Amino acid sequence: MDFNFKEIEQKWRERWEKDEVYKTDMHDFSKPKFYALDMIPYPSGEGLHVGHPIGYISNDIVSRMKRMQGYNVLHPMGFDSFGLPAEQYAIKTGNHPGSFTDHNIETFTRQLKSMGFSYDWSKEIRTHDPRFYHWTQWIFEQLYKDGYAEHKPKYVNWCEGLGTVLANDEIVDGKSERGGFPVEKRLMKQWTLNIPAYAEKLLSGLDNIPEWPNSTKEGQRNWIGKSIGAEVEFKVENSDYTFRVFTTRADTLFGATYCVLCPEHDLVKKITTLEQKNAVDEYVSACAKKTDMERSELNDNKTGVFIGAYCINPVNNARLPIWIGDYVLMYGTGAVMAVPAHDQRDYLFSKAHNLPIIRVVEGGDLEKEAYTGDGKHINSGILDGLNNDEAKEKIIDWLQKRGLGCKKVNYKLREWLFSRQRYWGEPIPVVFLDDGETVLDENLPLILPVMDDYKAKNGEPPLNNATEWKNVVINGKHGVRETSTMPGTAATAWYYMRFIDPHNDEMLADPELLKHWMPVDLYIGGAEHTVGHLLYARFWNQYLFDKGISPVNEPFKKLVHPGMLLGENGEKMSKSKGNVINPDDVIAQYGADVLRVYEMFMGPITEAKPWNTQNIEGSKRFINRVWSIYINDNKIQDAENKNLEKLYHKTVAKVTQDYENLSFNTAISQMMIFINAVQKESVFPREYACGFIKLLSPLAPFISAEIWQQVFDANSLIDYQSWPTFDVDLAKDDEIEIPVQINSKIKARIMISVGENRESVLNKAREAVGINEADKEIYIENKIVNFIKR
RNA sequence: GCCGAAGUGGCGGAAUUGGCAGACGCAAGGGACUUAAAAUCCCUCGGGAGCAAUCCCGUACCGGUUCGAGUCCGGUCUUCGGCACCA
Repeated sequence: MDFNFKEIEQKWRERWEKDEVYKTDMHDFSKPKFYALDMIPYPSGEGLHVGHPIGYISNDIVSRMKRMQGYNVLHPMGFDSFGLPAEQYAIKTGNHPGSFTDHNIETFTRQLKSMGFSYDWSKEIRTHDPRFYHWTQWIFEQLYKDGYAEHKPKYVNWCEGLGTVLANDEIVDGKSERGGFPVEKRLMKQWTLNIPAYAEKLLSGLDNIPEWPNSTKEGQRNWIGKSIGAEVEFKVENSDYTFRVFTTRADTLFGATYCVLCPEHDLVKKITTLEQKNAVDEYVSACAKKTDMERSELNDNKTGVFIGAYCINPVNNARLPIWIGDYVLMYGTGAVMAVPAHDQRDYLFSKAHNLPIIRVVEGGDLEKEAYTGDGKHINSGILDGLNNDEAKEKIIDWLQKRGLGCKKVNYKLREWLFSRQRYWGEPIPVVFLDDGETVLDENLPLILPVMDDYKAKNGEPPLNNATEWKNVVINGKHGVRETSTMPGTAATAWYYMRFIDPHNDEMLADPELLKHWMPVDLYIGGAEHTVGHLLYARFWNQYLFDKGISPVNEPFKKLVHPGMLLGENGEKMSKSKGNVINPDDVIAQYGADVLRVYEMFMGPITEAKPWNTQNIEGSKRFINRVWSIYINDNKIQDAENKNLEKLYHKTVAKVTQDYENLSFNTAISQMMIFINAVQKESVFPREYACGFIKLLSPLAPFISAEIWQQVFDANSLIDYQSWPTFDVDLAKDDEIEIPVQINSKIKARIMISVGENRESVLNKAREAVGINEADKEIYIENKIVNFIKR
């Protein structure tokens, strides 16, 4: 007989909410703490899809187990509720984006509750709530006061389609991540945060978080992009101008045949000769119009223009022509020395523009390509005969002694572009006074004004139209507010601290509580945040740690990325492909417990895997089987059953360990094995029945709560029971069957027991395979040795 | 191109430190119950040979180490994810 899961689920949802079962007492320090955090979702209009819950279910299982193991667990949820779709909706409908957002949050909340997550909803965060963004603004002000926030002209990624600037991590293949609009370089005055000042700390900090995926740490290392090399100064011929180049191959200085500046380099205007001026101007303006997409498409076709001027190679006084080319980026010094013999880009450029190639390292075939490997140096004066590393050291030393260059470390990590020309974000609490002074508005929170029209006009941010809000008198002086807002990644760079003390209006969070609850013990969310959110969060935490506000230098102890859930056809789920599964439909048909079991049983959570509606049947059968064993069959008795003893202890051991390791598919497999075995028995000892339902409860909380009440104790909740224990010895076998192999072929099988001596095992083996084989050497694997010794 | 992860039946996937490959589940086939169906229960289920006990092959491909390799080493191919002119 099936059971009415709808009734049961509703009953327990109401009970959990009414009794505040999952509310965390933050001041209870008597128990060890466990902070389990999900990356909070953006409340989109579409609602949750079945991919979201994979991470949420995993974290919920761990949270529920930890509670039963005696931890004080913080398991909160919130919404990253500022963002573009709400703003676009507002423009279209004229409604306030807040109402759209609130409506979506309601849908998300209903969906999350329907899945039985044990969140402490009293600590919910909405990043668009002024009581929250008060402190986002406050952190910005601290950064400003400490000199980490600057307002200055910068070449930025301007997206005409969205009417705003974008950060590097918001651009995919030269187009905006949202909307797919083209992006171009523009010089604009923008707010930036000096994250490069933290490059070294963010890099070395990665060594202190062993429980992060390797791929994520590597991704951040590459994004930070540390390279060690040298800066070398070149004089411009017949002038007082000099420029510096950054190189990781100072050993090839004697092979430099020209230099290239990036088109935006300051010196270009100053040293271009009259004859070349037209060609240079044309090239520079053509580059400015190119989108990132167009620039990267050019890959092998290296364009450039000679600017007419020459510079002097400091090591041999060679006269080198100066070119500009857009393959040189505004990275490092924005200028490179070109060594076509030993750098492939320079090689291609020199071929395209007929520039000379001078070999200074032996090896490779310069007819085909540049040689970048190690080798003996030639044509290099004092470096002749040395290999790459020796030559680098010697030449840098030589340059340093003459003041012509020095050792230098460079990072690819750029400043964090912190302003967006959007309405639906945190206002930046800065006022530009009429007298030219820039001051902070310390009267926080600075509330985002309600407007009649959210459309941007004349390329200015929408807030520019909020005349009343914009014009202020501060310290008796008139000024105008900053009308850009903060990027979406601002709130999520620190929200994990706010969950610890979400209603505090005096400060970001109580230091005593932060000290007890930080860091996050288990953080689950998508791998797409590797170089965006996760790096910004580490940056703000590190900054706040240095200020004594955050008690830890790394905010997330263990990090797990759920794999992508693909559609039934193996493709990415998307509306346009029509393969999206709505969790509401699955819950209506099968119930939340079955959805949870199925999503966890599909495979390892970190792997991408396709949805398969047919496979849900297996999870449904398992849940039904559990129900009928506990409720319909009459086999739970205060009695013993030796047949189940070992399996029970094994199951407790394996499930506990697997939950801890987030290996839910194998935990479920073990529980299925146990339930299948129970089904074959006529007596299900009460002790085992009680223990098993506790194991099941983090995974399938509704049915477990109901069974607990009906079968074990109507007056208590399963959530308050302690986690089952197991007997280590009983969880192990006393007797196992092992194969006897000769030349790696299995010849016989024998049974061996714990405590059996080595000679007896050998005799059995000899006997089993026959006397002729007996004098051959017999290996006993360690596993067996350990087994009989036990 | 660089970095990272992975490749096991018809399918999703198991397999502590190298030690019985394919746990568990889905699908499929057969059977029981039923007037019938659903549900449930039982059996079979990597490929090949054989009446059979049994034997041979098999974890992307090629080679190596080892008594023994899905697992370790070297090379190749493929897929996915990230970065991409970073000097």
